[in-house]
Amino acid sequence: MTQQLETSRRTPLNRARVLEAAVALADEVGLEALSMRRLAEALGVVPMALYKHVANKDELLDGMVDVVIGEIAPVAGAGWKDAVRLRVLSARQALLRHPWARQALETRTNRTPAVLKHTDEVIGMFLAGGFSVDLTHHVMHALGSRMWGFTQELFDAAAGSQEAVMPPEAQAAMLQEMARTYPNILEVAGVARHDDGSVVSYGCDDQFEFEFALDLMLDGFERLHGRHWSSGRGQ
Amino acid sequence: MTQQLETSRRTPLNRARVLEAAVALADEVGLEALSMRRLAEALGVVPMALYKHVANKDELLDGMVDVVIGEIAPVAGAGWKDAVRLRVLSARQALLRHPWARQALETRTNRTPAVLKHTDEVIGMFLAGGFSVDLTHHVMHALGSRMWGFTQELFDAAAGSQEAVMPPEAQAAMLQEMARTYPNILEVAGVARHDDGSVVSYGCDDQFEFEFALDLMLDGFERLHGRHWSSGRGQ
DNA sequence: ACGCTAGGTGTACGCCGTACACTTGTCAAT
DNA sequence: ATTGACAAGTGTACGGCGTACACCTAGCGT
Repeated sequence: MTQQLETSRRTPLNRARVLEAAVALADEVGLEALSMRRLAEALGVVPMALYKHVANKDELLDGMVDVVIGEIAPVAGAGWKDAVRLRVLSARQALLRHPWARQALETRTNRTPAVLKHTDEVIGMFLAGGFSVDLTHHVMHALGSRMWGFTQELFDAAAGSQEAVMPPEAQAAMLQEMARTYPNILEVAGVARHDDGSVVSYGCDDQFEFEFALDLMLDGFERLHGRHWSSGRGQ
Repeated sequence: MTQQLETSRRTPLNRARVLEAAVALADEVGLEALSMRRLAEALGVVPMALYKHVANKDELLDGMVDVVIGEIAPVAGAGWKDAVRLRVLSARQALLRHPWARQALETRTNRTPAVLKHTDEVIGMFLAGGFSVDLTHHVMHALGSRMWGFTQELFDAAAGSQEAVMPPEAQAAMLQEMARTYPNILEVAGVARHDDGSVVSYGCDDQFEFEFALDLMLDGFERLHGRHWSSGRGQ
């Protein structure tokens, strides 16, 4: 009976369960708030117990990234363009489910099997489409992080995010100030000002923007491929 | 005399000096190794003294990013394409001088005046070139982090980095293993295998790759602009 | 019956950011 | 010349972090 309790209380914990719990915790509290101690607590275990299953925190993060990458759907039977497009958009879906994964991928320099596999498959799509090795090389560089379904949105620019922390009249004043200092940003950000000075909108469809950029690149690739572009640097 | 010593020993330290020292220290030891304590030590001061000049570490990082952005050269008088190109490549030079800045920029979500100014100027170049507000909006999204002169190189893929840690025969064996598992990566990465199995090359000109991608996008933008592309979503 | 081993524990160390209360050096107003 | 406000720098302390290291213990193959 005591035995029973103990066995039930401690389904012995393995690497997969640790990673799964880590992913869930990061989904919940974000990446900065994810600590070995907190993860251990969530698993009902003492911090050092985790180290029997992952070498250290870095390796934990690698494992978590691998879990997310594992969620990317495979793509079968399509021209290179559709294949890449679908694969990348699927990667995007996976990363959107785990907002912390983007940052983890950015920071991480380790090439885990899952990372290599995805890369290899995307490369394979271009090669199968008849791209030269040379062009494929540059194309992959150009894709960069977009291969993972994200681009950093450093251009989140507009007023849209420090909303609600200040009274509306202060907001309006700040907007006027910004309009004077950074006129172009405000114009392009899609901020609409009503006659009364209030701010509306700032509508920005991230998915649209992502596909816009992705298709721009794919079209560019297609054009270069069609004209048998070469970097003229051997290979 | 004592006074003299003291005044000379403590040129009183101000925000600019703190940021400057922080940038220098990060250049030297990297971003993860940059701590308030270590920075204070480098300045010959007790850690808490820094807090009279920066609010906290986050604000310090923002300030450091601003210093780097301040190094981006202004661009005057050129068509939009050349102007953007020059500005972005100048940003790239600034970021290359401070390798930590890329990560700092990626992580940071705060929009400091320097960040906004750069963004505003790049936008201004497109608008001055006759781009519609609509197209400019999407174009900026597409540029993304490339506006800052970098793209993450998640595709550093090949064997080229864990060199030298293992004996050459182990290296060759690993390469063979990789060639079997990830054939496409190896082919495209520019790894050349000699008959004796030794690995050479892996030549990759980052600057070339960056300009390849940048020009691909600029050409794409130009084409869309030329045909009066519109997203068909108002604005 | 016994010892090996994998999994979990407990303690401890050195680092981190920073809150808070303090001294001290400078200078303007009295 | 005295004072007192203020900015700059100090010292101590707290809670959190990753993780090294020694230890325990349950279950298993022999």
